[in-house]
Amino acid sequence: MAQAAPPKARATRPSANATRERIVVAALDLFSELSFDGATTREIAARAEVTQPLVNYHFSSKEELWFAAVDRIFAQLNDALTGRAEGLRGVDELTTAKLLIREFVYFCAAHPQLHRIITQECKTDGPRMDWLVEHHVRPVYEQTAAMLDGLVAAGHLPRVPTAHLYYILTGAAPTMFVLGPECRRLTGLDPRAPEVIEAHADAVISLLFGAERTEP
Amino acid sequence: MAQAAPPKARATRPSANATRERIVVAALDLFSELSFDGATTREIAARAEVTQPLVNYHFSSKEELWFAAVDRIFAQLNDALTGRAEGLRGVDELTTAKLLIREFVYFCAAHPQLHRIITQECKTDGPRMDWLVEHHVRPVYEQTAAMLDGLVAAGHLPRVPTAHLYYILTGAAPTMFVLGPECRRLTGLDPRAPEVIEAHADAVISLLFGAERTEP
DNA sequence: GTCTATAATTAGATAGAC
DNA sequence: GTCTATCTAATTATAGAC
Repeated sequence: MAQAAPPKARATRPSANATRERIVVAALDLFSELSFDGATTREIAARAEVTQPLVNYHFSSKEELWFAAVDRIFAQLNDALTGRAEGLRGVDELTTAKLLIREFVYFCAAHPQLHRIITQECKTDGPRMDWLVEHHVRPVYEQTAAMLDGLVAAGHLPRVPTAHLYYILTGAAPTMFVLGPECRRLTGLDPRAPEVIEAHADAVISLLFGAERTEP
Repeated sequence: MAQAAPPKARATRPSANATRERIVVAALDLFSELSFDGATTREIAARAEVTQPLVNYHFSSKEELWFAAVDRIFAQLNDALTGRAEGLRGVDELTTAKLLIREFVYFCAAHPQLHRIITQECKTDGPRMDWLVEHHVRPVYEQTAAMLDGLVAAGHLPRVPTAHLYYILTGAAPTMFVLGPECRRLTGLDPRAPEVIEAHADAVISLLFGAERTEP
């Protein structure tokens, strides 16, 4: 294996990294809204305020750009969850779980792209799905499943198989935000409002871990 | 308003209705997999085993075909739920709710197109979204919200605002099936298998209405 | 009703100037 | 690095034969 070359002074223009970053951000929005095939590199370029061939300069193909966009959203998810978990060392299992689930609801509200892009790829179930699961979803699943198993064993959650708990949480947390336009028309609530996000986190936690119910 | 013309004997060929139906079925699958823009009339035609211009003969535009496909999936949903409800006259409120939610989980498993097509349209939030909500989603929402309100008032569900309960149910029920390809890779469970569907209905009902939890 | 042929548009990617 | 110009392929919809 050749040694890595020492970093050259000014190998790239100072604008290059910023441009690349703007393209990835635009791509994440458009891929999640329109799916891989539906998003066009022209529109991604326009949103990043560059010309379309520049996308092909920075990313060898549309697919490479998609990989970069997915890497970015999962890096953000992991930052949010591990950042929260590190602030909770020594806190008991149930409280930790509730706060992590709350953090997950906040993340789903702020970044509906995450759930959208997974849904997009599941529809067609091609080779991008293999990459997505093995590179990004499986680590999240294994950590979450371990947490859920502990909660069931401790009696904090009903005796429901882990996979079902995972998909109930994965559905219950983001759906209000993913279906935001429907929610606004149907209920009058705006799922972008902080108090609605807070109320949704409360709701998910109440249903999972139980809350007082009125007597009939 | 002119009177409707009496139905003519053999105004259309006997094959026409069957062809139209095959096109709508193919369109529903492809629109839900690929979204409105992503699905091509050529592919819809190929799946229905007709040529592409015949799609434009039966439906004046791609959008008319989309309306017909959405009408079809909501008609199936309403058939399934009202059919189940009619078999439950006189049954108590809690049992009725559990059986209707079970029926909804079965429907989500058999027809992941429903949740997919709503998700598709929410992403772009255009005029098709207006039509979808006002023609089809609102009636379902109002009936469901009334049921959920009754369950909260009777103490069968925690005191959580209706809109949040609706989106928790709307997320928890179909997500395992909508993310089927991910679920198979991640958990080894096939969400098309009847016993997995049954277990998911059990899981959703346990979490909503409570079930025994082990003591720590 | 259903077909073949085609018009008009738009996509991703490449060539080459600066 | 970033641009303009362009190639090839694929899209919806229409024209017109049968």
